[in-house]
Amino acid sequence: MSIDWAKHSLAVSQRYSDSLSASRHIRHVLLAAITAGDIMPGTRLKETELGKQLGFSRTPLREAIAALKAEGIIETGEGGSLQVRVLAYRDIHALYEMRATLEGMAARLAATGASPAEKLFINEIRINETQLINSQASAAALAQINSKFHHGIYLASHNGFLTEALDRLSRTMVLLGPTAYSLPARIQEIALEHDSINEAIQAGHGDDAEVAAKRHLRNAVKARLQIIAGQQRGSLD
Amino acid sequence: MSIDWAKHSLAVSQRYSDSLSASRHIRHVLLAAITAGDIMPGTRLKETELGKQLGFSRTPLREAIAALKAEGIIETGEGGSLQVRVLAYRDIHALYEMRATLEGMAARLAATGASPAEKLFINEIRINETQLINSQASAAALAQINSKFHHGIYLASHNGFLTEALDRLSRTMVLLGPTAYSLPARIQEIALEHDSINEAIQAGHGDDAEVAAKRHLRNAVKARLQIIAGQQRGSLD
DNA sequence: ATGTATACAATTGCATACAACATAAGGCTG
DNA sequence: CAGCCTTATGTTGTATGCAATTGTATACAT
Repeated sequence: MSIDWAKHSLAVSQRYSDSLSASRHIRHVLLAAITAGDIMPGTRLKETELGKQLGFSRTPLREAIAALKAEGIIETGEGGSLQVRVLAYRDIHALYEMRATLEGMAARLAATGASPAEKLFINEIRINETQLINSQASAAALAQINSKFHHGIYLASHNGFLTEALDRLSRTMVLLGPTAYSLPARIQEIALEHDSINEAIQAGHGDDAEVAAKRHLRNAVKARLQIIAGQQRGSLD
Repeated sequence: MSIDWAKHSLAVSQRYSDSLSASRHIRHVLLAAITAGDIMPGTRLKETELGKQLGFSRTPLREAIAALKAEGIIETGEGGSLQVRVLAYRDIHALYEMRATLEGMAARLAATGASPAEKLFINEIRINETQLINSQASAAALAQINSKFHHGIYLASHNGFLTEALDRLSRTMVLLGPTAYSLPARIQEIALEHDSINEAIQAGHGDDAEVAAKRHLRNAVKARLQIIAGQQRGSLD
């Protein structure tokens, strides 16, 4: 059975007003498909087949894949075959450990160096998130506003390399599957933790912001382990 | 006038025993040329010309460039033209700020989690460095052993994402030009700072290792600013 | 029946050819 | 003479075709 590429392709076209080159377009489509869970880690990707399905030749497709390989989203398996990267169990810890440090750094920098406008922007996203939670929004909608909240902090850090590194980690995280918003109990906790971070940033307390962000990520990895435990099935299927 | 590609190409071939695909080979050659200063930031790269000089067709060349673009080493300028990335002044601060955090994290993790063999390995590199300094080795040789010392710590952190992020930052740093080893006065300081880091790691003191690593990078950015100030010429040439 | 060798199919890697676009120069017109 | 339009040239983007390597299946020998 095949994947609905048209859906992702259309979304990307609209998002960027058709202004992307084929290779960049394909890169976003592949990322969207992986994020949506249409392509699971470990899936083998065949260039000829993918090119035919996406409606492009192999050349731009291979360039998109080269970029995704450089990012660690796609890897070359046995005999040079292509597959979506499979994260090992210890990779999960390493990933969250890394994010905890970087999110802590971003929160600290945002608290100490964000402009008034940036602080207002972050606070507004936070208010928006509360409204969405209270209105029982979907997990996808909550994940999106969550992403906005964090990204707002990245930008307020005024460090382009930090922002890029965190964005890259976020893209790698989609390899882990469903977000923590599939756990109802976790949603309220997230709201409280975001509040702590936001308040420290608004108050300009760098230390507090860093600590709050690190605590947020410690709890996040705990939730992630819970999700993984829930997904555990026998090793035979 | 043209660049001596053969030198870099040969070095890469020997380093990897000719076992790389053309695109990976080209990627390493380009990085080597940038590191050596043969290609300066802002230089425009023309695919046809480069391909002819390197002896490969444009297809693998473009794949290598796609990977380097994803890493932020090459950027697309006006009208889709390619050029080596030019770092702005504030990028330098952001880069070192980022490295300070990550090196601190790596040193802490190495201190608390490195295996006995890894600690011995790091210590051995440190001894080697001292010998090189005492024998008045070249700046290139010192830069190389310095790179080994830091990389050894990255590996001892047992966090693949951290290692990769730091390697990536190191590759970006080559865009800044000559290393701090061109400053004779800095060499002794570096040795002392490395000693502090190494001792904290050997003793298993995570806090001390992190502090020492961060201090090392604060001093490194200071030295870097000194180099930049030395390179300052009138804006007219 | 199992292990191995060989042949075939499939897939990736590379090169060449073509199309679209941007740039710059030269001529034409006001 | 100046400004704009046209055209020519060069560069990037995409498609197709070929070569080489790898995986697999089948047949044969032990």
